Amino acid sequence: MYLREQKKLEERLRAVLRNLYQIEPENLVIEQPPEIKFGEYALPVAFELARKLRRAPRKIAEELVSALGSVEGFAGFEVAGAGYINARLDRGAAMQEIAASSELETSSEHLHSLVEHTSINPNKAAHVGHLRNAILGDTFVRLLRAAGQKVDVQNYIDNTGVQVADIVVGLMHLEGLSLSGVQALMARLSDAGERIDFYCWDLYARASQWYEADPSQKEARKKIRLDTLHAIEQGGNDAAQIGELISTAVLRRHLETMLRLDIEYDFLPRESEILRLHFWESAFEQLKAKGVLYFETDGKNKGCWVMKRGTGRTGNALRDEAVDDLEEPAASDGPDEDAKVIVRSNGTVTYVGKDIAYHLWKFGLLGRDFGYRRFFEYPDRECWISAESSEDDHPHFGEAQAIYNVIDSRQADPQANVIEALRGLGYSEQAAHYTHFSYEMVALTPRCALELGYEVSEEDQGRPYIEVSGRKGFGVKADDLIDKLIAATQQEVDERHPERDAGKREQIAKEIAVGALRYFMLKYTRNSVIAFDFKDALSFEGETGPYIQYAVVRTRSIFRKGETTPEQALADVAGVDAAPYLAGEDADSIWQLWLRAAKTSLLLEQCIATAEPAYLARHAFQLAQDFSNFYRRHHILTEGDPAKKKLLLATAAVAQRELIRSLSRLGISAPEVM
RNA sequence: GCGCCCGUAGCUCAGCUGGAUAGAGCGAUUGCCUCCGGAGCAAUAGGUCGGGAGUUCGAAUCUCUCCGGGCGCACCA
Repeated sequence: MYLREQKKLEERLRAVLRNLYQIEPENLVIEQPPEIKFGEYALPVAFELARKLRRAPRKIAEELVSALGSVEGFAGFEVAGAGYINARLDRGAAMQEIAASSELETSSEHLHSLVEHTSINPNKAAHVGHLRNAILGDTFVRLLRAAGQKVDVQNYIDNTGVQVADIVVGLMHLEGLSLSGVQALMARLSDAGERIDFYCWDLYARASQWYEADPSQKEARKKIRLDTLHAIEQGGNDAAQIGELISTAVLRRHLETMLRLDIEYDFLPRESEILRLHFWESAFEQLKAKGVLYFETDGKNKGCWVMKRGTGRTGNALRDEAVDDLEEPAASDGPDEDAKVIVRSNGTVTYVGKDIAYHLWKFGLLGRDFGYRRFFEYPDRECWISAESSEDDHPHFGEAQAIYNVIDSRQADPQANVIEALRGLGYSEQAAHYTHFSYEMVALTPRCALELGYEVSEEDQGRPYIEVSGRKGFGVKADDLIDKLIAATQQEVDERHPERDAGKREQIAKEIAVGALRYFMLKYTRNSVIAFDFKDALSFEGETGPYIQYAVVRTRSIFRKGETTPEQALADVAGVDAAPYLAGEDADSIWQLWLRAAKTSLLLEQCIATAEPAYLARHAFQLAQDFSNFYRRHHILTEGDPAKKKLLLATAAVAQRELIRSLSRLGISAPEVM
């Protein structure tokens, strides 16, 4: 509603500007006034015109107001301050429209998008940082789907990299296990109900330390590491099989962990298939043919295939389509030492090279495809994994029009390299729809680190936060955090609802725990580092998920006691002349709620345009705040005036509708009771 | 050396394409359950928006510069 009226207002204003001044502004700013008493829209356009027309802004504003005349849906326009034009909606009519229109207003393109998120190395348990990644990614997927896009969700699995190699080294050289020994170990862990990813968490830290532990052995151990890595890449040996066993088991655990937060995937592309299906060879041909790569014959990169780096573009810009190719820097003499190595002098491909091939595949530009095999069952969908050959009835992924890579900000450079390569190949359309959905890391506060029993140096204690490290085994495991949250919510629920059966209480506790965790990860904007602390994460009061869920629970309670339904309440308000109840000081708390509810579509659009889910999280919270405020001031069920009572019930209904809608896009459920 | 991010209330953070008295949560102080669930509501205190300069009718927001903090700039993945 809000968005539609805004567009109507904008069109009308443009017509007026054309008629009056023959002006066609590129973008017309329409703001939301700071206070509700100023109306619903504010237009600072007169200030802009003042300069061009060399006249007082207030005069211009007055002229515009009289030219605007009356617009359907609007109660009127007025000049305020030094030259603002404030627009007021016809509250009664707007209310009716909001009550009646439950569908979504959306103007964004209906693209086929691909979102990659999670992508944890399958060699250890997921930690809080991975949770931020997965929650951001999953939420964004929900936003795109809400806007009508077809979205594939991918979780990239680096199952042949050094991190998996480190675990294999740990198993073979620290634990002295053979392939059968590893199989026995896995069976033992499974029987004991122990989480293999937790086992690997410790082993990975030990292995990482082992490399450095003995200076005299350092070189030899580094060689073991490298040999193991190569063996895994090669395949067809024990190391590779151990790597496959462990990484697959850990991957399964990651999927289980994420499923606890209602996070699902469609496809798990693995590096092993990128290698064995020769994705790189195809990419290499293209890159050479288009001159994106060239063979360096001199300097430090002699014997490598390299790519020149971008000219001033940042991988951080969401869509730098506006950046047209500037002229090439003058070809100076000698080798470009700053070029990015893609193929090493020994003929092997770097990570960026493989990533270029993978991203060509994502856009359907590679000319090769993965094989597909079933891997994991969700209640309502299947998750597929890459394979060298396909099962019957397999789906097909890739060929997306737009892609989003949820990857932390430290990888901005390699991401920019891939975009650069796409552009170099002439795929500028695809490059423009390539978004590095970047976010800052989750670190621990020194206090949190101490609580967990880690040693914290004097220097670190003085810092605002300490980076987690898988190599050191330093961090908060995702499952531990979820367990802790559930324990805390369980206790609350048990106290509040001792009469309910245990299964129901457990269900409610889980929903609240998930709500708390997801909201916690979403309320910070992407480029803010989260300094993690149990105190904040385990909070259920104030700006938290449970606060919002509680608002919904209250609305449910109203309809239960009032023996009606939200749908009925919304239907009943049709035809009621609510205007008298929507004006005046006391009515602002009612109108505020309707207005906010009308803005959900606007927020969705903003979130997608800026790739920032935090805005919707905030919106949901503000909606809950508006409702709590309204709830206190207006006693619905005892209202004596029948017309007003209908309005109040409808207000609760629309609040519930928009709260549930917003929460579901955040991946948070709204329990019946809590 | 080059690039990116951050610096706003005691703490943690919002502040959208420049706009009306700079907001929220937590913490502090103080009120509010004969009334739809207090995981709540209301009020008070608390800010040279890191410093400086510039652009502008107007700057927390844009530009430059300096200070402080973080992260990238491998023939590692």
